[in-house]
Amino acid sequence: MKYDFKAIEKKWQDIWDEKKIFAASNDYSKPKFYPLVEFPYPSAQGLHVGHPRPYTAMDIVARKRRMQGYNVLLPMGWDAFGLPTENYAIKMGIHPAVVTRENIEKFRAQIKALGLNFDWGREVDTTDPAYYKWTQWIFLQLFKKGLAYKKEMAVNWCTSCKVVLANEEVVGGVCERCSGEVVRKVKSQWMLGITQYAQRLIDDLDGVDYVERVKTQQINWIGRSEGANADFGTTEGDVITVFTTRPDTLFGATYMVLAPEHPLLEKWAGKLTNAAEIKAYQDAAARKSDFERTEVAKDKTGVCLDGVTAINPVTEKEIPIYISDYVLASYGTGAIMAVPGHDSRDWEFARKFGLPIIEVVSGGDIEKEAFVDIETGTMVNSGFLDGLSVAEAKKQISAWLEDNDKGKSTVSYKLRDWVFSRQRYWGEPIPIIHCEKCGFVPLDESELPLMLPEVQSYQTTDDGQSPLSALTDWVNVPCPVCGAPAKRETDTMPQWAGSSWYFLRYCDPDNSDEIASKEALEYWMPVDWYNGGMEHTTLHLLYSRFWHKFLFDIGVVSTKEPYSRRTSHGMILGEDGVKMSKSRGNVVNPDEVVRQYGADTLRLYEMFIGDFEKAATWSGASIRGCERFLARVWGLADIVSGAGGLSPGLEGKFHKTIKKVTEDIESLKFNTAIAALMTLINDIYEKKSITKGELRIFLLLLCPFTPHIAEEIWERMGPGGMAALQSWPGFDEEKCKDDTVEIALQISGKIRARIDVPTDADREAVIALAKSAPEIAGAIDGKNIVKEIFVPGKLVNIVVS
RNA sequence: GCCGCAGUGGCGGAAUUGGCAGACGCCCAGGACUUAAAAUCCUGUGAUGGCAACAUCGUACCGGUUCGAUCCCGGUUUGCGGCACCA
Repeated sequence: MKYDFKAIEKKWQDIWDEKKIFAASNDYSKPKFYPLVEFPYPSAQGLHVGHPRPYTAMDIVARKRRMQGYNVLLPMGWDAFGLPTENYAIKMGIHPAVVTRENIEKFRAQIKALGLNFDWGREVDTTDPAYYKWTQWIFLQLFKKGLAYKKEMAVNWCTSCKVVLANEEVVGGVCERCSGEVVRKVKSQWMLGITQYAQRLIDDLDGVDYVERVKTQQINWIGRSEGANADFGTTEGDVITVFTTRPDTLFGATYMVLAPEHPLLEKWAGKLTNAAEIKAYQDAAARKSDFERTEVAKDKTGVCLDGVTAINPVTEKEIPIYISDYVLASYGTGAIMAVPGHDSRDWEFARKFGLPIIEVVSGGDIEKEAFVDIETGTMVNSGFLDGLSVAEAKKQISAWLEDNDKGKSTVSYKLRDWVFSRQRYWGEPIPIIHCEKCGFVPLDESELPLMLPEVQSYQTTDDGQSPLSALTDWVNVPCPVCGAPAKRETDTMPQWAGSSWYFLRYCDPDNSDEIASKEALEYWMPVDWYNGGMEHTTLHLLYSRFWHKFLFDIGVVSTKEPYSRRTSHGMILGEDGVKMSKSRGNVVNPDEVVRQYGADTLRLYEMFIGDFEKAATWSGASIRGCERFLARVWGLADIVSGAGGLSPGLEGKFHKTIKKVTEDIESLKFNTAIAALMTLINDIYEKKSITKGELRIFLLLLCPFTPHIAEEIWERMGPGGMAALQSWPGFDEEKCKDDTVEIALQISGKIRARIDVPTDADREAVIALAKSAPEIAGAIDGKNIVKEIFVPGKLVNIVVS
């Protein structure tokens, strides 16, 4: 009988669909398991082979857990607002909603063709008004709690297209589309106060099971640092507050540096005799991104303020003030005290501008480089701090600053508030009305969803406003409070909005009265296992944790954290070893692989390709190994003999394989689980027969990985029911052990021989056996034995001198 | 530049609380089957030397700790992800 994967896969996909085999049950008495994959952005290109990797992985986990008796919710949806669809719409003149609908259809069909067991009854779409009603609702709650506010922020502005650009659309400082000049334009933007949750976002990582690199990256991104604010006087009487992590070096502060955007510069405009030079520098800085500005490799630049100087609060000496683009307005207070002796950026800057470098911590050579060690140095040239350690000096100077009312200890975070406005069409409208008299007025909740209106053009207006601002009928409304003429907010939300809470909606996707019912949230949340790409660690993952914490605070959800466990998959690279992209022409389309080899082979290959957590290179040739394996699986039906259970020759191997597959699935080691199944099938073929009982177990182990072929053979061999709904096979720990084990015999760390010893033999017995082995006996004869090392089941090492 | 991760045969990868490096698969070579080819099956396959048993070397590079290092420490280097309006 030929293995006709096309017919088999179609047959089972139809059965799963029609019978809704994988729909989560609303029986809240059963133990639940809620695994989650990141819902895709439905792009026009369709799926590429990178998508199925995490999907198949969680599908395998879900199928296995279902067989272990859990009520499983494995949902899928669409993160469908966003820039590429909007740009496509502008180019083709098609409504983004139409494009989105088509793309979703395509994605859904492709995903179904892979035999993934998503619960299609719970699909969500962030662009559906029934969904974004609740995205808007959450925004209103944030606004009411003061966590959404407006602030002047810079946006990228293409001077030629006259359009606001995303950072991604700015390539090398020019517009990606027209190569026109890009400048930073200041605009009033909605912001979300994620920084107020900074400490909790760090602290609560202790209570969740995230892979270490994700935790570390989030902690570093939030970037907590302890230090002090210090107030420097100026000859103008104004105070410049700086944040420093090294208040101990205050005596060594020989100049100050302000960010080019610092507000005091405008105030002092009249006093500065080199105003033109300053203006030119500010303009140049405005064209650079923060990323370009902080690159240390480049030469330090800056301008000294002529006409205003600062006063070091502890030495009371006058020191010059510079502006330089290596100081960012967005971090700390936008101003620093420069201590060139003990900060390498300040050191470079001081060298270039011929500024004095004073040593205040001894231990290095400040003629050669800044001395930044905080463990070993001793304070010098620092008045009352002299002779102290850095740590002690920090304490004393902080106390001095507070006592003299010149600053205080403080904590600063690198995390910045979230810029939440987009001057774009294809996003959720922000449900706020601006009234001259009443300020920003939230739309009444009864008016949600605030529908995204139809427009003529999806392009940003000539003055950088959202396309919605052209709709005067829509924009001009009476103020809900005082009735005076007022205007709607015309910016839309970023794509991150809809994806910050979608996992809640899956719990109860059709609810029109709430985000989801209390009972559904109580039962399903938190997500038990969320797998996604490392590239989402610092934005989506952090944003959604922030929203969830906010929803916890206002009593909508009852868990502090949305996800119990977070794992991360590696990317699938093209055959040339680099990221797949249309421009490189190395994209592999899963449809073609499915057509040629079948979904089961694709699934198996994607899981076998390598370490799930690392990037892997696609290989058209290697798929053949998985194809051969499935052909051998299909062939098992031909060598069935005997109905019974495990045969003597294979019993131990079956127990070991069950154990290996059971454990490896939970620890994301799909590749070695498959290798174990391959080893087992090799053993079966060597024996040339398999009992019905053995085949049954083999199929159950295989079922999560390659469900179609497993179901088909299961059905043909006739035990009845579906493989996917059987119980997961168990194993006996005792039967996983062999009677004897091969150990290595070493002399002073060099392997000299290998022998078999009883698995349960003790140290003395094994060492005696080792010494009697001819290679060892000869080597230790007449030598002085210094040490005997025994590692059970591994080796004996006899150290001689 | 900053933060995070990684570097193992011709290739994808396995093995780490420090204990036999290279499981499993691909490619390749030889053999079986076939008129022949494909498919399939069997055998071999890190490098060097040797008829062989075997020996020596070998986990990016340099150094350290240890009876023993792919694993721990210090340094270097290369590649990948992120850097806040791509998703």
